[in-house]
Amino acid sequence: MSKVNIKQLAKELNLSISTVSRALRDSYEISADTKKKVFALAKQLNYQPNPNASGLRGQKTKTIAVVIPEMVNDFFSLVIGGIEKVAQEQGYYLLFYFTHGDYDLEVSFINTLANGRVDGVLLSMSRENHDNSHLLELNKNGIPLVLFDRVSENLDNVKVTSDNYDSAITATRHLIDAGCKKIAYLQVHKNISIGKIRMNGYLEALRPKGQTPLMVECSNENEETFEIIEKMLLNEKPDGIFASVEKLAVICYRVCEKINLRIPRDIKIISFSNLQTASLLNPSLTTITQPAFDIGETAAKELLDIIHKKSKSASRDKHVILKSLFIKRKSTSALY
Amino acid sequence: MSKVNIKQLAKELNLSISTVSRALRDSYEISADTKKKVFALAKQLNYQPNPNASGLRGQKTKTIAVVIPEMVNDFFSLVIGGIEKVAQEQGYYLLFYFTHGDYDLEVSFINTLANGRVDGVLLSMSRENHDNSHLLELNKNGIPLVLFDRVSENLDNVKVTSDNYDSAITATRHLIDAGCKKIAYLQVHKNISIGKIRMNGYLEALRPKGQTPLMVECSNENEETFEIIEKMLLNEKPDGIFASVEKLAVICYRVCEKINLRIPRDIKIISFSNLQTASLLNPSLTTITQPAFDIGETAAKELLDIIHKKSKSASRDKHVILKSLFIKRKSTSALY
DNA sequence: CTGTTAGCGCTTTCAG
DNA sequence: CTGAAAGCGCTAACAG
Repeated sequence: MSKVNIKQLAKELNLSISTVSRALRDSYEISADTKKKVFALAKQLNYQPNPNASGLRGQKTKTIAVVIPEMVNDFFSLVIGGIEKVAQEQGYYLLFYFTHGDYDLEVSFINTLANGRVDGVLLSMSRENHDNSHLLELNKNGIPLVLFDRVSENLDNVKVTSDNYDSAITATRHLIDAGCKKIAYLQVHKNISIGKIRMNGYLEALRPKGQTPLMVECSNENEETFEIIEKMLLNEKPDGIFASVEKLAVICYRVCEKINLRIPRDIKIISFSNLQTASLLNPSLTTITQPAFDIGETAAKELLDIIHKKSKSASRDKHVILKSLFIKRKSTSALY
Repeated sequence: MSKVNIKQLAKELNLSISTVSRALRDSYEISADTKKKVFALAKQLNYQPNPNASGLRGQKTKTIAVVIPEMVNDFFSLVIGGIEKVAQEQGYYLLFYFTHGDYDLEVSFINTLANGRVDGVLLSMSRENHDNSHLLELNKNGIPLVLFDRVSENLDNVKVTSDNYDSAITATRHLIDAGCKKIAYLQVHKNISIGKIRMNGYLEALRPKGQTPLMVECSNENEETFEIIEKMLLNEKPDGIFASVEKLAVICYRVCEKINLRIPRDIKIISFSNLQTASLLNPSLTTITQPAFDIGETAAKELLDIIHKKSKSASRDKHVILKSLFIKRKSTSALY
């Protein structure tokens, strides 16, 4: 147990504690000579300031909380990559909280954060447009909050998302332009707002063409979803599929395989996707890919801007929308 | 700015600070009545103890550091899932550090942790069997450390890995038993110990059969790897492939597609794999899957055991080896 | 340029 | 059963 603190440095150097403290912070009122000596000893003894002490004293922890539904998820791991890049650059630590989509857990995490554990919070909501009082409380406590991906428009905070509505329109039009006359929309979680926004894009693109929408509500269980899709394909015989999440596209692909529908000849599929899992499949699959890394990077930058008071109160309520990528694959081999 | 602290609670209740503190910690020397009043007000005002203050005072932060090479990686996200489960259960916070495989960054992170920021550290090394003095320093400072996945045998710490050697033997024997006469081993990073251990398993399985090993060193660049494998398949004409990481199997599969090798008829492929990305591919692909979640869970439990002093010094140097799963897929449709 | 001192919020002796 | 007071390590007035 050899933790070294300022006091020991001071004693060893015959200086006062405050002089050492100032020297370490490179204060202008300390002589170059003293600084050099202090730095040398600090390095030699591997002095590390106690973060609890400075946090307690200065109300700054150089830590931000990242609250997300889950980790085992391509989208969120990419987002974290972006967050981490910014954090690293600016010397911030990252404290992670996983809500598993549990609203109560989110509330309890956020409450926990109300008292100086972190300098700011990045949050992807577990449940949108529900009771947001825990977040209002956070705002009241002066802890900056930036929302990303799963956001609520009711909150006066910075929000970062991708262009779900526009890209759903693009995706649907792509199928229409490719000659599809009957396009099915595969969805899960129809109650989360991203799902709704994407669905609205799909509906909007369909309307002027006079096509009747074909909404397919899938399940969380792969087997069940497999059956739902199989039944739908056999009964409705759509010639286009728009999958709102990648997993549905993958399952749909398997169903096509089973009932001998050739992609893209008999049926065309387009899908939202994060990593290119779906693109590993055999037929060419066109995907709408969210700029996950960018979302993380942007959200983190916005948060740190607020923390550093670079942005005035005026810009605390804004919605940054990042463009998705439309990736059309001719052949999967093109991957390499 | 309405952060509420013990002092305010005390004033409001006409009690002393210490009484409130004790009540909150449910001390036996406080009357039930007082406790009730304190709890009620604390809840009403959403009192959250300041973690810096208690950390500073009690030398306990209820936080553990997780230091890993990267996040955008199926294996590590699964590991984190396991870590998080245990942390959640025991009320611990998780501070994440990503080294990107950069040894110097690892050193600087670890040094940073030497001073009371966390109660313990979980680490997957960025570089094994190199200079471990930063880790020894951590041990000296009394901060518990548990290594997982990428570990160094030279350190007297708890280590958690999967059975890379044994499962590489199993995998290779599987190909041999399936009639393969010439088995190629695809690898990257031949200098990291896991790669070496797996390779040794491959060599060991081959030896008694008198087969000559065929080592193929791949690249970090997919395109380059594609060409290396293509050339190798054409020149050497192996009838079995053992891919030491999943990505190589996927690329190999693409090469086979290009040069019209049918799997598993013309050539059999087995691969280490974490998520079942490879299994989304068309032919049946047999995989060796690491128990990633278990690794995280086990490592976290071991760490918390040490933190809670449940385990005596005797057990501080042990190596827990978890069994991998051998998954033989007949058909990918079996997924659903 | 350097030292003295107060205090961040909490826990924990020690004293009633 | 409750209160007073010290101190965890650090920073920032204030004072020279």
